[in-house]
Amino acid sequence: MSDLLERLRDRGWRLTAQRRVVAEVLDGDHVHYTADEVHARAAARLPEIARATVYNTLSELVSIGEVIEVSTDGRAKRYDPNARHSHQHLVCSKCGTIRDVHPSGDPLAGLPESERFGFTISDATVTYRGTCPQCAAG
Amino acid sequence: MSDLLERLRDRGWRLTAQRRVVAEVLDGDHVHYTADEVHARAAARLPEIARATVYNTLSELVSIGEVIEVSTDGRAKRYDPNARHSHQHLVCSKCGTIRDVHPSGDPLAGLPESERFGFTISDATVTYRGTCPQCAAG
DNA sequence: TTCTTGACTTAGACAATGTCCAATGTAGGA
DNA sequence: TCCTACATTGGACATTGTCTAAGTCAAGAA
Ligand SMILES: [Mn+2]
Ligand SMILES: [Mn+2]
Ligand SMILES: [Zn+2]
Ligand SMILES: [Zn+2]
Repeated sequence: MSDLLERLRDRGWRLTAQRRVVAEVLDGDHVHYTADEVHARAAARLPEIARATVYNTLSELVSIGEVIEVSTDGRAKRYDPNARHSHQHLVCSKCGTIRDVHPSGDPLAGLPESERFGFTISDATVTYRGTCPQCAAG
Repeated sequence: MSDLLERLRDRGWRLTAQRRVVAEVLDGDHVHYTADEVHARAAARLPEIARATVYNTLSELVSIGEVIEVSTDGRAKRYDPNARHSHQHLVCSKCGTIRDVHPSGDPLAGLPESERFGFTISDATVTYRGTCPQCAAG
């Protein structure tokens, strides 16, 4: 993710060791870690990193649009580095696995004007729930 | 909500004063209170009701399908007595107001087989976000 | 009506997640 | 190399939710 580090430098961010390891943890497809999971993985590389620093960095990444927050249940928020391509989520009800999915069509299209209550709607998030192949097999 | 109390009695529930006031609080349209909001409103009628009792009663109502849990943000879960008619939610990004909405079409239809990763999908929840008329005017 | 009993409620400790702050450290420019 | 504004740290605190031991009571039995 030197791409990400490059963009952060362009924004005037100081490139500290802590921000580097958080950026490294948030790399890959279908990555949706909780803040504590990010902290644990970051601490494996930089043991003294503080929880508050991870929370700070994640909030900053979210506020500049490099990472999105995902709330699939009522538990901890998850942090998703796949912010460039709009997508939705498919969640296994049993094991909690989360996959990125790309539905066809405009999700706002299904909501008739009579059901908008005068709101100006900006977006729709869809969460699909089901059972993953592993859980179905077990 | 004597309908609800009747159904609870049929299930063998003991009809305590605490369960009655929780059922009374959970009455109406577009009702989506947090557990603490339910507790505050219940305590206005029955001051000694405990937080744990409200949590217990809400969990039981959810488990028997009389109430739905709604997580629109990463904060507290909300409890929705409109469990008989399937619906989705429209949330104001500024003030948090939540309205029930009824989109047309099957929300699962938009997800192609190639995007299902072998999951057996059981349902989809959609959260529309925007600005409500009051917040737009203010 | 009164009694009995197992289900229900209570208060508070504890857990999980997240926010905030004062003290300390340091990245990057001068 | 030195400065200093920005970043990090550790821990206190807040919010939301869970759990348990002890006390209470709804509803059927007698
Ligand atoms: Mn994702
Ligand atoms: Mn609703
Ligand atoms: Zn699974
Ligand atoms: Zn509003």
